[in-house]
Amino acid sequence: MAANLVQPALQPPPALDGEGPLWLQIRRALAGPILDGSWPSGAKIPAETELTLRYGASRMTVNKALHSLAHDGLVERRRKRGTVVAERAQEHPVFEIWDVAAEVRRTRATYRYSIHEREVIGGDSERGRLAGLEAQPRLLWLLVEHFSNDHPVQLEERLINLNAAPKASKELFGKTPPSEWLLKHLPWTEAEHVILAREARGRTAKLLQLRPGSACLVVERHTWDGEVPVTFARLWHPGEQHRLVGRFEPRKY
Amino acid sequence: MAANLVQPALQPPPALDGEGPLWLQIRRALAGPILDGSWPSGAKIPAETELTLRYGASRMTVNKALHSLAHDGLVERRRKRGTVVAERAQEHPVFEIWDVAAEVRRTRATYRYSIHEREVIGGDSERGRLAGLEAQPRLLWLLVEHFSNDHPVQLEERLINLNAAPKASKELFGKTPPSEWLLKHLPWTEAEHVILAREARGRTAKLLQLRPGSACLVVERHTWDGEVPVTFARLWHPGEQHRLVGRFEPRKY
DNA sequence: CAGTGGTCTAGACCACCGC
DNA sequence: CGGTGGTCTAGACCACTGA
Repeated sequence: MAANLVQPALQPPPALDGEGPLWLQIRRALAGPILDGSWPSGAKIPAETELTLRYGASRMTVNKALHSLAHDGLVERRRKRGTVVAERAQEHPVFEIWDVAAEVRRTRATYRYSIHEREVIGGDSERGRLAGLEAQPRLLWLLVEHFSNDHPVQLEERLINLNAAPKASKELFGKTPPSEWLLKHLPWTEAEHVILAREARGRTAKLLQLRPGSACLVVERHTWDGEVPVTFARLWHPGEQHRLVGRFEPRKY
Repeated sequence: MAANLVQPALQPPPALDGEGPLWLQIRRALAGPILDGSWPSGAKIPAETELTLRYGASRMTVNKALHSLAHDGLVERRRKRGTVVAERAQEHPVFEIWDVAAEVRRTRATYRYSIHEREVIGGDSERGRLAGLEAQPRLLWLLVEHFSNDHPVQLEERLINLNAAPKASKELFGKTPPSEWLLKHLPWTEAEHVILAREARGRTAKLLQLRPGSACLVVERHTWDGEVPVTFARLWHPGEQHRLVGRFEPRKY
C-alpha cells in the first residue's frame, strides 16, 4: 500500500463521447469530473503529452481543449507545474444560468420552494407583453418562492412559452423547481440577463418579508432557442443579501 | 468612381505592435478598429487566408486570433460569409472594467464630471477598513459625480492605494476622470465585481437627485496587481436607469 | 536541469452555405 | 460550385519554473 503522498487517488480521465469536434469532446471529458467534484481544487490534470496518448489526438488539439478550460477559469496552467483544477472552478460565474437551489445547497442550508401561482395565459396579456412575449399564443405563468433555511431568498416570476415547451403544460413542478426542470428539458442557444435595482412593493415585499420600498436586486433573464423565445424570468432578491460576484482579468486588447 | 455597393470603404487592417505572442498581436490589431468604431457593425473582416499574407503568419495563428475575438463577441464568423464585426461589439460586457464616461459618450450625450471630495487618508480609517484596505498606509479618497446631459448618472466613491500608485497623489484629475486615469496608468492583474441593491440615503440620495430610500444599483469593484490591492470603487446608479446587460450562450460542458 | 506549457508552421481534408 | 471557416496533424523551438 503505497501512500499517496501529494496527490489523492483520482479517477482516470473519462472517455470521449464521440459527439462533435474532438477538442470539445476532450474539454467535456475533463470538465465533467471538475464540475461534479470528483477532481477537487488543486488536483493535477495529466500533461498534454499524456492526454495526447490517452485520447489519440495531436498536441495542438489537446492544447485547444485545455486552453479553453483555462480561459473559462476551470483550470490553471503553469509551465513545469502543469495543469491543475482551479480554486474557484465550481463557482458559478455571474452571467451563467445559475440556480438558486444549487446555490442554497452549496451553503449547506436547507432548500425549499413554494409555488404560489400557476396559470396558462395568452402572450397578449399584460404579463406577456411586458416580457416581450406578445407573439406567443400560450404561456405558462408561475410565481415561485425560494427559501434557504425557511427564509425567503428569491421570488421568481416565470413565463414559459408553451409552444416551445409543450411538455411544461402538464408539469406540476411538485418535486423539481421550474428553473431546474427547464434547464434539464429545454434547449436554448442564447440568453440575456438584465440586472437592475427596484423597490419591492405590495405582494412582492410581503412574500419576501420586506418593508415596502426596500431595495431589491432584480435579475431579468430571457432565453431563446434560435429565434424562438423559450422563457422569461424575473428574479427578486432582498437588497444586500444577494450579491452577484464576478472575478475577471484584464482584456487582451 | 466605383460605388461601394455593399461595404463602405474601410481602413486597412492595422500593423502589428511587435509585443507578445503573434496571435495576440493580430487580435489587438483587429480589435482596435472594432472598438474605436472605425469598423462598424457588419463590416467584413479579411478572410483568414488574406490575413495570413498581410501578417506573414500561418493560418492556425490567424485562426486563433479570430476564434478568440469571436469567443468574446467582437466578431461573428460563418462559413462562406466570412468574419464580420458583431452587432454588439462595442457593448461592454457586464463584468469588464467599464467606464461611465465612454458609456455616456456612446449614447451621444454630453459627459461631465465633478469631484466633490479629495483627501489622503490612512488605511485604518473607517473607509479604508470597509474596503478591506486597512493594511495600506496611505489612500487617496475621492468622491466623484458623473453626469449625462447634466443629469447625474453615477456617484463614485473611490479609494486608491498610494503605495501602488504614487503618481496619483499629485494628480488632480482636472481633465481626466479618476477611473480613466487609473485604467491608463495603473496595471492590474485581477478584479472583482460585486453587484447589489441598496437604498440611497443622505448625501448619496441628494447628489443623485433621488428621494431618500430610492433603490440604487451598486457595483463594488476591487482590483489587484498580483497580491497588492490597487483600487476600490463603489459606484452608485439610480435604480432602474442603469441596467447591466449581458448576453451569453450555453456552456460547452 | 528537465518537465511542462506556449507558440508557431505548412499542409490537409471537410462542412457549410451564399452565389 | 467554390469560398470560407472548422478542425486536425506531426513536428518544431522556446520560455518558464519547480525540483
